[in-house]
Amino acid sequence: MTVTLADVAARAQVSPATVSRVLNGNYPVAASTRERVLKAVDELDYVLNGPASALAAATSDLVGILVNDIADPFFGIMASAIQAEIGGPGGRAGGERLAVVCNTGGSPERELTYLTLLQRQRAAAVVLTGGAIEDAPHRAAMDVKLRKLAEAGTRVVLCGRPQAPETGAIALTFDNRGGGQELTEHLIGLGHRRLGYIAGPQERTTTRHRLEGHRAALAAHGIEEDPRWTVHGRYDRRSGYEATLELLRRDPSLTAVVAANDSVALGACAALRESGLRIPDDVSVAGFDDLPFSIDAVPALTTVRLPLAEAGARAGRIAMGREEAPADGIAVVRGELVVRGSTAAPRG
Amino acid sequence: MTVTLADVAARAQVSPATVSRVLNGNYPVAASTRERVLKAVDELDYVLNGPASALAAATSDLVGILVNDIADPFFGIMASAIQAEIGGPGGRAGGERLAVVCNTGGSPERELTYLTLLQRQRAAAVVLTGGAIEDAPHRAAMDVKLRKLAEAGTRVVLCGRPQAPETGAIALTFDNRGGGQELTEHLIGLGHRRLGYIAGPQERTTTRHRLEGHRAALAAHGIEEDPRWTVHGRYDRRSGYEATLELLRRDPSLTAVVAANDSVALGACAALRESGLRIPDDVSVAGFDDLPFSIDAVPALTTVRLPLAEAGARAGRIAMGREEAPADGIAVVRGELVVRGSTAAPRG
DNA sequence: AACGTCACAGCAAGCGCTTTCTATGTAGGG
DNA sequence: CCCTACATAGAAAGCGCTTGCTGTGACGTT
Repeated sequence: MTVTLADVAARAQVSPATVSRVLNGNYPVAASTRERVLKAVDELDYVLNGPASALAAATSDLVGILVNDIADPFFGIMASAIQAEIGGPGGRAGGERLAVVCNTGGSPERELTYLTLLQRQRAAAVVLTGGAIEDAPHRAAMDVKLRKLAEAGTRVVLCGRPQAPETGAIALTFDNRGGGQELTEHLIGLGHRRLGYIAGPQERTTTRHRLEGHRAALAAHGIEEDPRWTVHGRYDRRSGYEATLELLRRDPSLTAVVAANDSVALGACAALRESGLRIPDDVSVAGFDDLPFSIDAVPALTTVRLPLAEAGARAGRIAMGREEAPADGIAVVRGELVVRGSTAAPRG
Repeated sequence: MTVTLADVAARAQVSPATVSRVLNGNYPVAASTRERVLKAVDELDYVLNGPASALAAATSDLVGILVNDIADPFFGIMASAIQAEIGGPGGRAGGERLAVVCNTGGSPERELTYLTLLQRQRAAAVVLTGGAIEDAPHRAAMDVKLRKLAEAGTRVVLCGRPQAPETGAIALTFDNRGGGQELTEHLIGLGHRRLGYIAGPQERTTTRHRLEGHRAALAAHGIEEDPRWTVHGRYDRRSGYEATLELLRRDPSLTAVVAANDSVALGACAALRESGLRIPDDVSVAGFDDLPFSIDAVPALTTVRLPLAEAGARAGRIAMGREEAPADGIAVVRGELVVRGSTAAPRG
């Protein structure tokens, strides 16, 4: 029913072995033979059976990209850059690889299961993006899994995620702490002394690092932090909206709100505006990531730009073995403070 | 080196067949035996070889989701919803399936190649999202490919894409034309008579349909359209920015700008603002899709809401065979006009 | 008491491809 | 001219799993 290698071989009057070699192009095949085979392939409309060849060759051309939330441009941008480098079709940088993105939805189980699924498929490489979950058992399980993958010959790259020592994974880590610190220092420099902070979900490394940076800045300037000034939430707009209302309730005298990321910041802006406060006149707002829409907020968002696309591209190249991994298996990617209209000095 | 089914069998003192049956759980296996096998699996840390089982069973658990631009939330939201239904891990609605999203970047070749790659993997289902490319040869090639996939037992679902007759694909089509018409009618109702239109890329069905809706509205109200009022561009912010500047250059008397989608509309807003025009006082702006950030624009964007997540979920369910396909293989999904602050009556 | 029924478990034949090893034809080299 | 070398092509042994078919006891039935 379906056309197989053997059919092509028969039609081209050669052995299956020869057809395979033509298709994989690593073994010398006479030009005339090759042509005949290609013609047969074309005529029969033959499509290689992926599983069969993966089984026989003990490798596949699948490359997995794990993201926490595919609907979030933060991940979309990275995934896009990674995929562009993997080649997928079109890249034509050697063998065609099927770059696939897997959406974990931030769930530890799904993260693990996807990894198993990829392991099952004998994926050529896996790129994990975004922050990791800090839960100890999960982390241990992940480490084991990553090590296994690496041992099985799958290249593992972390993009925007802290290093996983002893797993053989290569890490491109974002300097969330440094970025957070710089951002808050900017605010302090403007004269703010009462700053609310809307953090992401508790158990994520990204959340913790950004928050640590924020606190480091406060500490460095001798500002004592009021516990009421920090609220945790999700990395989305809604969460920013609600958290801001909560912050305002707890301490209406805040002059600045620092958000875990740009989406959260947008929600914060909405909440402030609805509360009758002006930005930045009454309250300054800052985000993180510098996603495309941040410049369109009114006023435009002060934020920390993360080179998502560049980091993704690099991760992709490393995954493909087209770029050397950084020494020690880790490279720190810095963010850059981008000051725009949403932050200003507090009113006298 | 790697653990195989046979190893597990040996350890559990059963035949490989039994292990396979325990793992696939379709054939009766005594509880005690099953337990022993599971224990062995666990102890040996066995991971099924995907390619091997796909080869033997002649099907795989891969489900492909094709998107035009993964960095665009429009696709991210749909992909997310689809994936959630596919199960991926976590869904647990039967067999675990590896839902993978493939980024075509809007390129016809990549679209086709991804389809071949998925065909090669003997994917269980494929969901194509977003508008199609109208180029006739490409379309024909796609139709052939889709038909082949369907014939090979892969379920093919189109989400937000026009029907592909005779390919066996099930379509959930967005009513872009109707939405576009309603939107422009809203503007006309407000009193606008000179409306600029920033369209998407020429060759996409989405572009054409939205534009047709727009023109239908104009025609219905006897407004003759000036060819200078339409500019084509990409579906991104940048494009909206540039196109708006161009529109303004061509006819500074426009009182409204209708954009191909929300991102474009945001760019349009930026351009207008920088040109010293106020929204909606001087110029009204409207988008399409109602992506999450649209409500945060200032003023908030009037747009047409497309139930992206719902449509995606439905497509996912159909792909999994968990929901019946619509009669005739096609269902039209309507958008809903959402009026917000960016549109108002033109100044006297 | 003999036999048909079940409920399980095992055998073995592939699934379609890759790849090692071997065979063959041709071209120089001595 | 014969022999070694090289360039190709073929034969065949798997890769690890699924599954139709074939046992084999333990029961329940006449």
